[in-house]
Amino acid sequence: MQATPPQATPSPATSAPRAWQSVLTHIEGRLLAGDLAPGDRLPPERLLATDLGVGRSSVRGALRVLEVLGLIRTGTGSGPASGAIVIARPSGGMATLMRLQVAGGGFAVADVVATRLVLEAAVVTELAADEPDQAADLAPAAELLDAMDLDLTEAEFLALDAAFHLALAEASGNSVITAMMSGLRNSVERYALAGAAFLPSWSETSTRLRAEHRGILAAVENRDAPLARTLVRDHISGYYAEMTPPPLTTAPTTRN
Amino acid sequence: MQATPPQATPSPATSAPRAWQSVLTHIEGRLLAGDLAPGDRLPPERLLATDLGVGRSSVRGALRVLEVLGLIRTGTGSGPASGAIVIARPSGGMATLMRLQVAGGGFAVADVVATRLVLEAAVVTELAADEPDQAADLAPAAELLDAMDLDLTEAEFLALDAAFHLALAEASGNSVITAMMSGLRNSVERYALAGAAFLPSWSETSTRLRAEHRGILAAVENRDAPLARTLVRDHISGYYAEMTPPPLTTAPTTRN
DNA sequence: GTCGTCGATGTGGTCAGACCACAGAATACA
DNA sequence: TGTATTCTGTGGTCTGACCACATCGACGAC
Repeated sequence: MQATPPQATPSPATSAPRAWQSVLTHIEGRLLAGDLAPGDRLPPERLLATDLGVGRSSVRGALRVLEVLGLIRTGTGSGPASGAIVIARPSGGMATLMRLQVAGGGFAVADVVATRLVLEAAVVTELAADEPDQAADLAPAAELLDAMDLDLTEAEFLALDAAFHLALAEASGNSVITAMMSGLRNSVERYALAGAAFLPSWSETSTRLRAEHRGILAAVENRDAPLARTLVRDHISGYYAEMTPPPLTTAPTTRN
Repeated sequence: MQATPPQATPSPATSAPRAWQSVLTHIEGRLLAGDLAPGDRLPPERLLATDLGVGRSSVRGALRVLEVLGLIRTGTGSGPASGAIVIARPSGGMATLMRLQVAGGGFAVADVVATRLVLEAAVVTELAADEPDQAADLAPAAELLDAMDLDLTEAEFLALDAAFHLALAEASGNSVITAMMSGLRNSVERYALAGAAFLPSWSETSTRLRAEHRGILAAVENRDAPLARTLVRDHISGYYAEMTPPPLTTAPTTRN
């Protein structure tokens, strides 16, 4: 039915006129044009395939990419939850990207930690700089701190720890930084967890972390940006410095 | 051959035991174990499919994801450049993710610019803090500035502009920040280009930008971190402020 | 009339097989 | 010896067929 030799894809711009990329371009164009927005449903795969003149497998390839990148969510069956639905949730995609890049050596763990430091400092600076009358909502973060006071396993504690930092990022209102923080934290989660086993005393460390969290939140609430920055830096770099000995095997070989 | 009813995938950990995800997990495991490193070639798709007990289409799905995320590069034909080769280049994946998230409304353009500001400031701070005797290599960035002195179209100028900022990030040595900067810049490139057409005077603006670049580089070379930070902030926010009127239609609807 | 059951329908998920294009290697031939 | 041809192995794509699943609607029991 469709182009066997001529390959009618109208976008051989760069170098690889692959079928699934043309589907991706098409959907991106519809997003850009506002024709597709979060909450909308994409056409069924089979319809999209015939409409665009490609095979269903190519459409599926594009949808899979969109799914991994957090752009859509797919569901089987029928009804409102079925089909491919635009969601535009970057966190998952960012986490996958970073996790795999760390696994593949594209990102050194030390760089991930350093970047987290930069972003985290920016977040608390931003939060502390807010006008008090229109302050960001720090309640979710505070609630997480309360939850961390309970008796928890290391994994549970670290999960809440991550959620706390993420809550701060969310409160700052920058979706890009929030997604990045989520991905960064996620990508080194296994290292944080593996390193926890090598700490001299988990109870001491967790007590210290709890206090540091309280301190950071208090500094933000008191609009003391420099203090908040300092505390955040010490908090993060301190934890990773304490547990670095065992893992952290970086492999910055960037051959082709 | 493989499991029709029992679905022998050994990793139904979370919620979605999809075939291509199991392939992805398998490859991620091999990366983590050091069994696969940049430069290595993955097994052929057909072999991988039979080995893992899934269809070739599922293998292809995983490989496509890895390709989009910048983990592998695929090539047809035979010879050393064929097959799927691990490369671990995060820039492309980051750019795709951010571009699509901006298109889908997951990222507001303003947040992208704000994040770029944060990272760019961190980069120059880091560069300025280096010990003079082991200073980062700023030569590539300087060369780009020389190239920008020529008579260029707006698109050419902006491309070199992006390359200059990227060169700074690379000089800082943080691969994560470099990839993020690349992606951020890339995702708003169309806005930067579209906005350039609305500037009162391109020649004036480009002259100013050139001077600002020189200033930033000089501040870094003089180890004046505060100055470099200030200049970078003014440089970026100034440009976007000057051209914001027309585009920048954010759509922060985060339903579903 | 109401409610439960059970098929019809439409969706994504997967598999299998068949081609094609491509690039290098092996072979045949001049 | 050198060139042309064929072979082989790779990813890229299409097609068709299933399956699992979730909803909807018709039908019959009560």
